[in-house]
Parts: sequence; C-alpha cells; structure tokens
Amino acid sequence: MGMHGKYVDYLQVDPSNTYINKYGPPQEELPDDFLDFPDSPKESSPESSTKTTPTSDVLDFSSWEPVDSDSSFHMNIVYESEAETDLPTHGVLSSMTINQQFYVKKTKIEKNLIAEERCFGDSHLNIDGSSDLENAIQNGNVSQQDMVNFGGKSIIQHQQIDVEVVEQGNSVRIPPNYDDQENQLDSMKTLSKQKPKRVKKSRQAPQKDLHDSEVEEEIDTKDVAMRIVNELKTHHIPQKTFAERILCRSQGTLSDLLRKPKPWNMLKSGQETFRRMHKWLQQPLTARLSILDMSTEEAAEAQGLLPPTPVPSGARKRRMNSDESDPAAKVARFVFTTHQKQTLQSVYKITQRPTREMHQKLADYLEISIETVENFFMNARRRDRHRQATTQVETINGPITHQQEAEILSEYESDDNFY
DNA sequence: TGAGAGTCAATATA
DNA sequence: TATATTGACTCTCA
Repeated sequence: MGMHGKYVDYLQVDPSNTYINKYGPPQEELPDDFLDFPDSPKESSPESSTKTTPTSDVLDFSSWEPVDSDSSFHMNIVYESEAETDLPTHGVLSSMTINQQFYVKKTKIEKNLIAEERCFGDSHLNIDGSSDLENAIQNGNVSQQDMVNFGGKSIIQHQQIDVEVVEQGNSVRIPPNYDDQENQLDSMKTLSKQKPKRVKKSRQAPQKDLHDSEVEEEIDTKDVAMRIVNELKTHHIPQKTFAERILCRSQGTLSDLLRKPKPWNMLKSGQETFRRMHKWLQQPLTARLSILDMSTEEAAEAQGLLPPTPVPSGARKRRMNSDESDPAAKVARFVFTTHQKQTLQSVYKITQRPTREMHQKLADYLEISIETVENFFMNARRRDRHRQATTQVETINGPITHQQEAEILSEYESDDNFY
C-alpha cells in the first residue's frame, strides 16, 4: 500500500502559544514577505524541493510545545512534504519518517525581519492508537510530530494532518478529526502529551530492563539519539553527566552512540542503553532534569527502571589490575605510529581478514604484538560494519583468496616495497 | 575457539 | 572544557 502525504502549512507561534495560519485569523498580521521563502535548500529531497503549493483546503493547526523558546521571536515555519512509503495496512503502531528541511524565519516583533535561518528537522508521520490503518483514519489518529532544532532550542510540534492514502488507484482522503475549534483544542492537549515515538513490537529483546507490565517495543534509535543531543544542548548537560548518571556508561560510549546510532533491530545487548535514553526522554522536563541530580540508582528508580547494570569492562579491569592501590595511576594507551597505521590500513584495503600467518608477519614487520594486529583488524571490521549499518553504504568485504594472500605475503618478503 | 558486540578510558581534537 | 576517537578488554554465541 502506498501512502501519499502532501500538506503545506503556514504556521506562526508566538509567546502565548497562539497560532495563525494562512486560512485563519489573524492572517492580516502576517508580514508582507511571509510567503516569500528562500529557494530550496541544497540537501533537501526532490519531494521537499517542489514549490510550495497548498493541496488541502483545510489547513490544520497544530499543538506546539515550545521548549525554552525565546519569547521575543515569532517563528514562521513553512514546510512541504510529499512522500511515499510502505506503511502496513495492519499493525498496532506504524510510523514513517519524512526527511525534510524546514525553512525557518525568525522575525523580531519590533524590527520585523531581522534574521533568516534554515534548519533541519525530522518529521514523523504516526498512525496511532488503532489496530489498523483504516481505523486510524476513521478515528483521525493520524498525526505528525516534527522536531526542529532552532538555534539550539528544541521545538516539538504535534499536529493532526490531512493526508491522502492511495491504494490501488483509489484515493482516500484522511481528514483531520476536528469538528470545531473546541475539539481542536482538546485534540491539541492530547497530542501535545504524546510520548516520544515508539513503533511496532520487537521480535526479541535481550537484557530487558522493564517491569513485567510493560511491553517491549522497538525504539527508533536515530530519533532517540537526535532528541538526546538536543536535550543535552538545550539544557547544557555534559555528555559525561548524562552518560554516567542515566546510562551507567562512559562519555566516550555515549558520544559514539549519539553520533552513530545503530538501527534497533541490529542491536543486541546495546538495546539496553537506548532503552534508558528513551525512558529518560519520556519524563517531563522537570523530572528529566531532576533525575540528573540523583544518584544512578535513584534515577533508575524514578524512571521505573531496574538498577543499572555496569558493563564488565576490560579497560576498567585492566586499570584496576594495574594498581588497585592507586586509582590515579593511568595505563597509557598504545598509539600506532604513522607507518604502522598506514601499513595496517593498506593491508586492510586488500583484505579485511588476513590469515594468522599474515597477522604474525605484520606484527614482526611492524614490531608490535600479534594481539595488537588482531585488535586492529577486529576493530576496523567492526567499525566498518557499524558505519555501514548507520549509512547503508555497501562495501566489499569478501574473504581473501589464496592468490591474494600469496601476493601480499610476497611483498613482505621484501618489506621495503611497502612504502 | 574465534569472531562479533559492547564498552571503557586514555587521549586527540575542537 | 567538552566531545570525538580508538586500542584493548570481556562476554556471548555459533
């Protein structure tokens, strides 16, 4: 089943959280250049770069949840989206992400337009609260959730939307479930309280950290990572603080997870860490911030999680074993020389899986241990896989042939050839 | 037993 | 000072 969503809204939010749109009052208050938006951004998709043309005769207004928005600004947001996806016709929850770029204009009240910015936002179309798509349509439970990082401030927008479902040549319109203004306001309240997006049930969930009453569900790791990044920035929370208090992990681990979140279904025990992030995001703002002041155990309790499970870390053990009486004693990390690294990388380009004999030859040639060589290839393969998982880029990763192996080894016989 | 996953923590970098 | 990178370690699983 294909699904088209095409909608164009012109929205403005002011400090009192009221709204206007093109078709509703107070239209006359729009600045003269309100519709004069910049050209399509460089990285926008073909869909989103099409010229803004309203396709619905009913423009839905949204519920806004400005977080720490600067009250001196009006924010005009215009977006357009047209996307197709393979939304299932059945399923408890479904969602799709429309990658789009938001055009944002900052308009200072007293000076009219003083700045103009573009920013990225992720948009999620949610089919929610129903056993199937048709019911969702009938019940009007089709909504959109946008998240925009605007000058370091997060703005989350929920709205009922007007989309068009195309199925086997038939066009079915999904009207917003609003009858009048009062209903709109009720719906706003409901939508603005929606939890961060979770989607269909998970096939498996190792290391569950949930109470019995909870149902394990998939988490959109990219979405969670983006939200965490925004939260940390918005509230000036250091990664180290969040990582240690909420996740029971190190700063470096958190940094890596936030920058390169693996898709949920590719995670194993790592799901636990994202589950904790997701749980934290579900808390109200005040709770989120106060949890950070708690001990790790208290924070877990406050979020309905089991006590955190510190990872048995090799690095931690290594350090403890080195000198338990002196916690300040650091074990220096080995660093490859340029030549060592370049050599290893050169070989890696030829084969990601050298034989043990090659490992040993490399170790001898580079005057490092075979374990270090093995670690290099292990880390390189894993980080390559990780990159592919997060970028969907295909790379060649075939086993080495005997002929290739012979060629490489022959080069080491006269090792000057390498560089 | 070896490969992969998850991670730590030292250190490089911004 | 905060974040990103990375060599090494433990645990899990086929």
